[in-house]
Amino acid sequence: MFNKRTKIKQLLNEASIGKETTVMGWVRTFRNNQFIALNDGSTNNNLQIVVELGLADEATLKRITTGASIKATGVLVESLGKGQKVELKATAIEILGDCDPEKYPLQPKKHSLEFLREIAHLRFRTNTFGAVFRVRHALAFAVHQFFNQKGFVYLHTPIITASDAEGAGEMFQVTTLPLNNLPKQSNGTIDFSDDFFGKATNLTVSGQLEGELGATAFSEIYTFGPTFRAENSNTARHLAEFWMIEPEMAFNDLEDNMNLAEEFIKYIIGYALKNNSEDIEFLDARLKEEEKSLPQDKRSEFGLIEKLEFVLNNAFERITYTEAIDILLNSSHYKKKKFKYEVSWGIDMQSEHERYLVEKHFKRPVIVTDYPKDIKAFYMRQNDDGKTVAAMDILAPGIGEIVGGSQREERLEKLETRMKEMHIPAEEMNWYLDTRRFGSVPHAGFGLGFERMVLFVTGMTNIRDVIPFARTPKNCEF
RNA sequence: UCUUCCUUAGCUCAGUUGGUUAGAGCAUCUGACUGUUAAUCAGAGGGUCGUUGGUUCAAGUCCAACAGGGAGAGCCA
Repeated sequence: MFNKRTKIKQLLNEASIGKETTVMGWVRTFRNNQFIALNDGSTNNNLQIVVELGLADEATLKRITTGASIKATGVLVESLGKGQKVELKATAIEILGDCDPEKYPLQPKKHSLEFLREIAHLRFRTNTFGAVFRVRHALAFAVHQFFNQKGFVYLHTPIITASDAEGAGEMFQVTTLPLNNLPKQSNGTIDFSDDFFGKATNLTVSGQLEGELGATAFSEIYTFGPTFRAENSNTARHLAEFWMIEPEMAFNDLEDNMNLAEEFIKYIIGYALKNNSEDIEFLDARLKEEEKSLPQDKRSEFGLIEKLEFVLNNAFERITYTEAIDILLNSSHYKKKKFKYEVSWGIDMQSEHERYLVEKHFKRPVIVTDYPKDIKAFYMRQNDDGKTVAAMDILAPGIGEIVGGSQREERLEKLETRMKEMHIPAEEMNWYLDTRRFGSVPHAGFGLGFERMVLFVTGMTNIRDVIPFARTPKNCEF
């Protein structure tokens, strides 16, 4: 058996002196022809391996280079050096895979995130990305654990869909038709009858509508899967392929929805803080180091860990859209004409408005509810005032909208009227309307962009750095 | 898509009003060193200055287009 080894994380945690062990991993540095810093990805902490004089011949020593993979067997001893408690005194070293140092792009030095993005296939081997993607894993695991504990059913909604009703964004088309010779109908439009599905199809922009079908049977479901938007968005907060978490709950109203969303966010942050403390401490220190080079006014008030603990220990602010507009109108910021975009009841708030509310006024996550119906989707439940819908967005400092949700319109007549007003073809949505025809129930749900959550928890600032292989306009490497 | 900034060695950058042979730190290579911590010390190699075109006696430096990247904005999660 080849894989008889101890992971470095476990070894460092147990620190059982005198134990004979085999480890395998990648060389980070090799100092003084004697000390190997070995990393196997289980933790950012390297295991120091001591190669005593005479253990390996000259040729083998030359092959121990940054990036090479090795197998080392030895005895765990207390370290004589100062940088670590324990180290492995090697009795055998084997090179598993050589790494040409003249060609290997990762050096034992600081690299820019932009450079590492170009070599995304290797960046997992750095401390920063090691920490980021272990935290990403922890958050994903916590998502499932949270909903499982609450009895939600994990429903796999489809990736390919023929529904374009939600209008959440531009869609990627899915077809097997020959693009250089598209079949046309007599009126000139494309004839999809010969396409794979016999109709126009695309990649999903949201699993919500299918989620509602599940919720009206299992009571509570969630989806957690990839989502696709063909928007030409070139920002540090948008991806063409991203992961979204969408719970949907029958017998829940807007307040239940907000409570669940807040509890959920706190749960997964708490999980990562507890189970990935070393990684988050590393990211916290990295951020502090990064900010030293910034001018005083650009530095953030809190460190990463302080920020996460603050979110964990304080209730989110809850205000209505109407109150939010009032706050903006009464702000000195508005009176000094510092907003670029106008403020009035009915506007779709701009980034600058949301940032003001979250970062300047409340200085904490804010849940804004009851938006004007005209700027929200057709399925949101209409309030009695005739002007607003039971929607809620959660705005987070630094990243803006992290959650968008609503109580859904469960009254068939109101829903059909609204769909007609918004020119949504009801005949294609019969399967959706059936939930309102047969045992309709009050229900609610929300969507949370997973990568934005990972940004928030890791303190990274570009969304391309928190997904393994980013898909953005004009960029589909790896 | 818009605004703005950037592109010089493997990486991070300097390069003055356009003017001899384009520099530094790190990395790499060679040598030294057996308790190092992104090791240290000595020496060496490494560049079509993003691409194309233009202005000029002369362009890394000025102008234009294109490509790639960053930050902000729009769209949104």
